[in-house]
Amino acid sequence: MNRSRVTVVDIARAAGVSKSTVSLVLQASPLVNEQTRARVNAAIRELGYVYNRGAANLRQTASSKIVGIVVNDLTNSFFAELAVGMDMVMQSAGFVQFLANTGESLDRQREVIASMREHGISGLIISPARGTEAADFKPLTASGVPVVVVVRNVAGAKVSSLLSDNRAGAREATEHLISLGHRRIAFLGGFADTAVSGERMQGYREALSAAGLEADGSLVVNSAPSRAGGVTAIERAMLISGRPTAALCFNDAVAFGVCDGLRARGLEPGRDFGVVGFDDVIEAQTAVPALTTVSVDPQGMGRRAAQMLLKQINSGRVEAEATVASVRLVVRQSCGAKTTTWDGGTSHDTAPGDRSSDTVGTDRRQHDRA
Amino acid sequence: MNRSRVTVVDIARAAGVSKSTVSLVLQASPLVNEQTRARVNAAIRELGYVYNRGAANLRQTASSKIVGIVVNDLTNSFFAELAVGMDMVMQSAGFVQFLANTGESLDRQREVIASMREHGISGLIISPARGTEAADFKPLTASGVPVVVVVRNVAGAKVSSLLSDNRAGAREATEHLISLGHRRIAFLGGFADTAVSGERMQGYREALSAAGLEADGSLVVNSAPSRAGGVTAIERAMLISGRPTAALCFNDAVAFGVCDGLRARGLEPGRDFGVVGFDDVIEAQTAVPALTTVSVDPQGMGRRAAQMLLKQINSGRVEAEATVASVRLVVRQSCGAKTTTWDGGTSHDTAPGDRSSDTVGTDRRQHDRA
DNA sequence: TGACTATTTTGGAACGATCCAATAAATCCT
DNA sequence: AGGATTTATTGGATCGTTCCAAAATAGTCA
Repeated sequence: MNRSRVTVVDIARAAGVSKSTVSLVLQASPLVNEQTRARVNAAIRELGYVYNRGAANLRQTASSKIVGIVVNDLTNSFFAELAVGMDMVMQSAGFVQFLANTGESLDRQREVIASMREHGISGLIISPARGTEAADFKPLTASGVPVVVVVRNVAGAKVSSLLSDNRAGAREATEHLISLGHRRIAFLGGFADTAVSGERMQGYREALSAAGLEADGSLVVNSAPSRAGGVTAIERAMLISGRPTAALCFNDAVAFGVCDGLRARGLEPGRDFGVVGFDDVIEAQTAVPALTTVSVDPQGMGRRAAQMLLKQINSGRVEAEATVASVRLVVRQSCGAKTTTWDGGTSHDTAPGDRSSDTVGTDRRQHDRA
Repeated sequence: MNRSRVTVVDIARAAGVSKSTVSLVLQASPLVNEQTRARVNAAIRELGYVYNRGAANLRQTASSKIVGIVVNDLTNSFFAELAVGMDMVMQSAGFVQFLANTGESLDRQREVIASMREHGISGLIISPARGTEAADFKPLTASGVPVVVVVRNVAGAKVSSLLSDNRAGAREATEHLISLGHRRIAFLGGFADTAVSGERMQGYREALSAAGLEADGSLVVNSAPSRAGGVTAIERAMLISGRPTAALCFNDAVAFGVCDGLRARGLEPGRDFGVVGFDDVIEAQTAVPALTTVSVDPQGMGRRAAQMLLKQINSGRVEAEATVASVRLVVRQSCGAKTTTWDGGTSHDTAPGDRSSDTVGTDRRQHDRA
C-alpha cells in the first residue's frame, strides 16, 4: 500500500517545474511567481507530500527545529508543569521536543543526551540529575549546542541557568511562621546533599537565627522529596523531644505528605500544625486546607527557560546567562494564618488565571563570559 | 571554536580505512576484522565523532528510532505516569520520543502530528483530544506509520488501541459502595460527551439498576476532570435534595477534589461520605484517607502501549489490535469500608513496589482486521 | 604453484532537500 | 529594436550515511 515516499522531484514533475522551484515554494520564498506557487502547492496537496526535515537538516547551515528536554521526575507535578510550560512556547515557535525522564539516574541521563545529540537537537533544557558534573555538558557546548540548566545548578558548567531564589523564599516562609508565633519550626523533606535543599535550608536557618531561635538542625528531617517522603518525615519529626509546631517543607509534594501524616495522627494541618510548602503546584490552590507555599510558578519557569533557549538558538551565540527568578510567599490556609472567612485565600493569593510569567516579579540577572 | 562536523570520512582518513568500513564498524557488523575495528573505534573516540542519524535515515529502508507521544494533559498525574511508563520502555529500546501536550486542542494536535511526521517518527502513541476523528490518523497510517491509541478510543479508526475496562471498573466500584450500605450514590466529574466518561457512567448505572436503585441521573454532576472540578462537583452535589452519601468519581484527580470539598464543609471523607476514585495514581496510596479507587495502573498501561507500538514497528506489519485491559478495585479508606487497624489499606491493596504491568490481571484481547 | 574458498575492504551510487551560479523570460528605457 | 534591468527558473554539487557489487587479501588444498 505504501509506495515509496513522495519527494520534491515528484512534485516538480507533477507541477511541471524544477525541484529547485519546489524548494523555493516550500520555503515561502518571494522569488517565485504566484501562479507557479499555486500550481506547486496544488501538486503538494494532490500527492500528499510530506516535508522531510531529516534531509533538509543535512545541509550544515540548517537548524533542526528540535530541542531536547530532560527532567528527573515527571510524576512530580512540579516537573510536569515545568515541561508543559516549555512545551507551550516550543510548540508556538515551531519546535518539537524530545522529552526524557531520568529518574535521577546519571546513566540514563548520559544515554538520552547522547541519543538526542545523534538526532541533532539544536538546544537542550535540562534539570540535571543529582551528581551531574560540568563535564557532562562539555561535548554538547563544544559543538555549539546551547544548554539551559533549570531548577538545579551545576557548578562550573559554562551554560545558561534559570534557578529560583530558594534561600530568599525559604527565609520569607520561615519568617512568616515565626510571625505567627511558632518557635519550634521543622524543615522537612529533601536530601541534604542537593543544592536546592541546601539553599532552602540555609534560608530557613537564616530566619531562625535572625529571630534568635536555635538553628542547630535538630528539627531538620530529610526524606525523599515526594508525598510519601513527607509522610515519613512528619512521623519522624513528631518523635523528636520538643516537638515542632510548624514546618517548612522542601516542596509541595512533601507538604501534602506532611498534611496526610498529620491527619493520620488526628492533627489538622493549619489549625494544629503550621505547614508551608515550596513550588506552588496547581493543587496547592485547591487542596484543603489550601497550601501556603513559596511560589516559583513552575509553568512560568518552563516558559522562561524555553524562551532563553530559543533566544540562544536564534542568535547563534552561546553566551551563558545566569538568571535567578525571585519567588514570593503565597499565604493560604495550611500555615494557620488568620484568614478572612471567604476561603479563597488571602489578598496575597493569586487569582486562578494569574499564573503567567510576570508573577515572578523582578529578577536579578547576571551575565557571564561565554 | 566549532569547526565543521566530524564525519565518517574523517574517521576513515584517521584510521586509514574507507568510509564503508567505518560504517560497518558503526553497525557492529561481524564482517570487519577485530584490529581494524579497534583502530576505527579509537579514531571515533579521538575525534569526538557523533553519529548523524538524520543522514542515516535518508535511506528509505532505515527506521528513525523516534516515536511520537501525544497526550492531552500532562499536569494530570495519570498522563504523567502514562508518559513515564512509555518513556521507560522506549528508552530501553533505544528509541527517543517526541512528547507533546495538546491541552485538548485539536488544532495543536493536528500541528504536532504534522510536525512529528515531518521529522520522521516511526510510530505514534496518542491519547486523542476530545473530538478527534478517524480521518486525523489517515495520512499517518496510509504512509505505514503504526499508531496506538490509548485511554480514549476513536470510533472507526483502523489503528491499535489500548483501553481500560471502564464499564466493569465503574460497576465494581459502585457495587462496592452499595455493599457498604449506600443508597444515594453520586457520579461526580468528567464531561458527559467523552467516551471514557460515558463508559464509566454506564457501569455506574448498571450497578445501580442491578441493585434496584434509581439510576435516573439525578445524582450525576459533570465538571472538569481535575481536582478543581472535583471541588465544584461535590459542592453542587450537596445542593441536590436528597443528598448523596457516597460518590464514584470520574478519576482520582476529581476524587481528591471531592475530598477537599468535603473537608471544606466539615465532612470527613471515608467517615462521613464514601469516595471512590478511578485510575490509581501514585498519590492515591499515600493520601489521607488513602483513596479507594479503580486501578488502571497508568505506568503499566504506558509500558504496554509502548510495547504494542514497538512490536508493530519491528514487525513492519500494521495490523490493528484492540486490547482492553482489565481493571480492579483497590479498597482503601476513602470509601469508608471497615478496614483493620493497621492503616496501610486492606489486603486488596498493592504493595508499594507492586505496580508492574502484571497487576493488570488477565485481559480480553480481540483482534481486528488490518 | 595455481585454483578455489573465505575473509575483509572499498568505490560509488543512492537518499531528499538546499543553495549557488547561471540561464531564461519578462519588463523597461531611451 | 536593442541593450540594460528586473523577475523567475533551473541544473548540478553538496550534506553524512548506507549498501551493493566488486575487488583485494588471506587461507586452504591438491
